[in-house]
Amino acid sequence: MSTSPKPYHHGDLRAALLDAADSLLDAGGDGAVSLREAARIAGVSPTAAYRHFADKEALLAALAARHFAQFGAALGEAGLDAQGIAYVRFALARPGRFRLMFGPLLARAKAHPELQAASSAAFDALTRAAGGKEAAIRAWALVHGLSHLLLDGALSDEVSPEGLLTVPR
Amino acid sequence: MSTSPKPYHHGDLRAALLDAADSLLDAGGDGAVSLREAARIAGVSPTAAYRHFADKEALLAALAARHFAQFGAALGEAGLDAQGIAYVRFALARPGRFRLMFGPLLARAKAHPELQAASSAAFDALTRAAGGKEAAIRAWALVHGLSHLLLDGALSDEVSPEGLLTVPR
DNA sequence: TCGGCGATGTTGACATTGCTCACATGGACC
DNA sequence: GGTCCATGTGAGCAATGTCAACATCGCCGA
Repeated sequence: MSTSPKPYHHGDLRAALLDAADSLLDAGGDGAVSLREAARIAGVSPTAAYRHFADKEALLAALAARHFAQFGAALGEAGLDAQGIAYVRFALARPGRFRLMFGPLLARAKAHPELQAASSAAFDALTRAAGGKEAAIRAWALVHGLSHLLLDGALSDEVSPEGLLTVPR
Repeated sequence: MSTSPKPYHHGDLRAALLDAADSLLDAGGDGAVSLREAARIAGVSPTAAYRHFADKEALLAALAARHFAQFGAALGEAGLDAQGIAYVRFALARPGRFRLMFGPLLARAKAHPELQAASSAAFDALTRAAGGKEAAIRAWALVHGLSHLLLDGALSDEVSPEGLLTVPR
């Protein structure tokens, strides 16, 4: 009742757009995110988004950054094995987010400082958990590859992430 | 001179479209492939493509299948270490193809028998080269993850694939 | 040999998307 | 209380995927 019917100014459109994009991402994957649809969900005109993001890529970058922050925090304090399992779990539970975060966009991170910072922070957590640098990379690559292969259904279904990951002595 | 100026029927449009899509893929990556542009390159009207592919996804699937065949053949006879290095090299040399082949499309392979067959064939080659099944998966995941991380620029530039891959005793 | 039919291409159209430009609105600050 | 600037609106453009109706050709049987 009391909620004003349509305030011209939205309050926090930026966050609203990110939330909308997020739901699209989780629902339909990477390609299902559309600026216009996000605006629609946020109840705002298509062009309003451009007051907050330079273009679609910027929106996606901000979204990815947001998720990297969460991701890094979640991994943060766990041991190496636990991190690995959490990593794969995350990928399988949220394929859209995973692919956005580790997709082609990441290669263009230097154009998006937010993303750059958030992702390196997460990576540092990983590197710290593994001992040396080489070992870290190897462990990370293993887990990352496993995530991708599982996600893409390249592995027969009989494979369990835990099995593969807890053995690797 | 002698080439008829514009035969109504193209000859082998299907292959021509695949070639066109391929060049777009190599040039601009996954997202740069457009049905219309491919048709343009093939010198044909936009809708002609639909005589040969149900939709854009089908085109992409056929393309991926084609590359899987090549890929599998290339890996085919090499030893495990050599395979690993070739794998990573391929990813770095042809990011577009790699991402197409191992991207979200692969997860939808059951909708595209061609792709299904070609990819499993390639995977079998991998599995055969590594000894046991678990070892194969682990090796594959390592190499696959490394490819992705390098591609996405997630690894500091100082890392050399060969270094990571030839040591892992 | 020729006539028709199915495979292949073409035209035209529609909805959707990313993005730009010119304009409207209204809250924060003097 | 008045003004400025961040925020939002609307119309519009080019491009894309896709559909439906129509055109053209070449191969196959009468």
